[in-house]
Amino acid sequence: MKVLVVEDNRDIAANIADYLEPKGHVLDFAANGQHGLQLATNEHYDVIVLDIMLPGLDGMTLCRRLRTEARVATPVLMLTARDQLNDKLEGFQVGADDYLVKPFSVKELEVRLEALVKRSQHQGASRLLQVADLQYDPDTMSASRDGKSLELNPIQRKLLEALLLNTHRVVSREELETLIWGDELPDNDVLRTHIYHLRNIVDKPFAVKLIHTVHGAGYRLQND
Amino acid sequence: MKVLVVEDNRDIAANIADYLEPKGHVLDFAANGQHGLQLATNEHYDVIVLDIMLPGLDGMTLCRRLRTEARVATPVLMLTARDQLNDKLEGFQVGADDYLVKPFSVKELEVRLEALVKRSQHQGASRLLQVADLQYDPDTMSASRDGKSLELNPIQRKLLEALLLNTHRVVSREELETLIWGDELPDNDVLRTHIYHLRNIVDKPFAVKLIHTVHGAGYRLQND
DNA sequence: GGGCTATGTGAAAAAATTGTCAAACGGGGA
DNA sequence: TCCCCGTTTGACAATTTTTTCACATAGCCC
Repeated sequence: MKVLVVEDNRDIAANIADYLEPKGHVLDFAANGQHGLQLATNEHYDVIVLDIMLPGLDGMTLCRRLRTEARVATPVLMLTARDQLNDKLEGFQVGADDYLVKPFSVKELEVRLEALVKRSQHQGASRLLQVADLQYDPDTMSASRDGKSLELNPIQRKLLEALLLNTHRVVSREELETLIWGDELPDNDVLRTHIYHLRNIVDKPFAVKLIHTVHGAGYRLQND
Repeated sequence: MKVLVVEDNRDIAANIADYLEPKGHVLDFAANGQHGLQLATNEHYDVIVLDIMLPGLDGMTLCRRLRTEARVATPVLMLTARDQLNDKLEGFQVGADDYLVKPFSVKELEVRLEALVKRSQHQGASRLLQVADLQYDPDTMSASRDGKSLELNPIQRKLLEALLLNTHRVVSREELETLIWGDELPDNDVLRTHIYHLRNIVDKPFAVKLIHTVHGAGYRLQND
């Protein structure tokens, strides 16, 4: 994870560096707003840690200019002192994505940074999907039914995800095939085999079947 | 968006409020499970944020009672500490719709809440075709009459859809035939048989006939 | 009503689709 | 390298859909 830290307090900056760098993260530092803005616009970072109180250009303004002028969408986590709590409100209107009140634990900082990065990379990824007692979490790629976790391989996960995203709707074979193989569709009908395997995992061990085939059309996930 | 936050930790609650309220969302708070359950059942919310660890009535139980006893379907997002990850699975069996591990970024919370609300509102937003007590949903390709679902094969579905799209109007045989077979019309009059089968499913088991023959012209769907 | 054509009925054959499964393939990791 | 795992192949079975065809019935025109 590549992080830009804009912080004038050397102790805090060192603190962050000592904790994050050994973990394999790459950090750049700026001790004032001007430098921060310059780095943020010219380099690429996964996430930016931004103190509100800065000499010269303050964090709030920096963030606003980053978003409106430089059009940089890198997630920003703001650091704010407890007595600047009102600033928080303004911070979010300005385009910050999260904030932390000083003093904070570096451990918590790391967790939040990772959450921000994951989310920005994962842009538009869906949240937890479920139908009846069947559920699939695209983030952890783990599926379960009736509390028992299901072991799925990549294709099965894609299938299940597609079906869950279209719960109750009929998903055609073509849709499923392009989803899995893109443009180069397999000449023979492999999909059938995969649906078969998926059913063995998702439906067979349970009383109620959720994957229904709509003859001549495709498949549908439904709980009747 | 109207949100109920059930959370006993004042800091976290304040965090959420500070971020969401300026954005125009309306929040209610409950600091314990009892209060939360009471609000959730008596008021209307778009979504509920529910901590798992709560004094008195815990989040898991609250959620279960909400779903099973109060029959409230409002989407629920659960907050769980990292060391309670196992609880997640249990949480979903209990009827939660998403979860977030603490500490989390408020921005991410907002994104997820909006996704949940959108999803729950989107429910049943399909364009349903219907005449009298007969209805057909092109998305799920499922038909029903008088609440009883009808089993249709591809051709029957196409026929019914065409008739429903032209309710009260007469649809000629040619129209129906090109709809099903395209340009290569069958030499013999198969359509008759298909209409016959369709009637057996759609009309025969019911008192009122909806599919009418217009001699020399075609067929018409009507409720007289 | 009589003759004619259009439409309804239904079983049975034909065709298409889908389910099932064992075995072969192949790429990445131990 | 070899093995493991996910994936694909291909054959066959089971199921469902579609068509064929023969006959019955109903409506229209004279």
